[in-house]
Amino acid sequence: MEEIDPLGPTPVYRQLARILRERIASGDLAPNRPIPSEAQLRQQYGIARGTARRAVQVLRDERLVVTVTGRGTYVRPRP
Amino acid sequence: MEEIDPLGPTPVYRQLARILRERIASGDLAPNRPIPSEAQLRQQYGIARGTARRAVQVLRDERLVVTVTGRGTYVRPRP
DNA sequence: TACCATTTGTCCGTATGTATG
DNA sequence: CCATACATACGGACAAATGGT
Repeated sequence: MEEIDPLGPTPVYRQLARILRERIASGDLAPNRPIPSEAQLRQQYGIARGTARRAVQVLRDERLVVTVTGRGTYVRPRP
Repeated sequence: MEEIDPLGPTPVYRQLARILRERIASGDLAPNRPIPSEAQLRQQYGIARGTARRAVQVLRDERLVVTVTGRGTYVRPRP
């Protein structure tokens, strides 16, 4: 799994956003399927939940995912 | 029918409580008559049952309705 | 009596939303 | 950025109560 460098010049949340973006582009995270929950991202990448949220927020702003309260965040199908 | 905005700053259960309060005030929901069941509220407003329950709880706290287990929740007559 | 459908009561697990150090 | 806490919301499961068959 792609690693995150907490030191490097790029903010962690941006690194995670890029990783998730690539996982979506590659089909690893498929349309209409949920991406890992914030808790899972936290565990899998060794980051704080707030940082995971921020990364997901980036993808929301890019319209790559849609979030449903109480359910999760899903990969948006291509129109 | 009045809509609920799952986003917006006001919690869904409060929005539903306000809607039901207005339906009672307008007479749409009449004294000694049942309000929609939790299952009906769930369907009609597209929310979870727990959220519907919470809205009804608000009205109970305001003494606007009375709930009978196994029967339903009824609009309280004005004293 | 024994079911049965409906409704409310309760509990659990999971996830997101927000706020504070 | 991290850590914590609490609120809000969804979904499922089962129990208790009610009224009818």
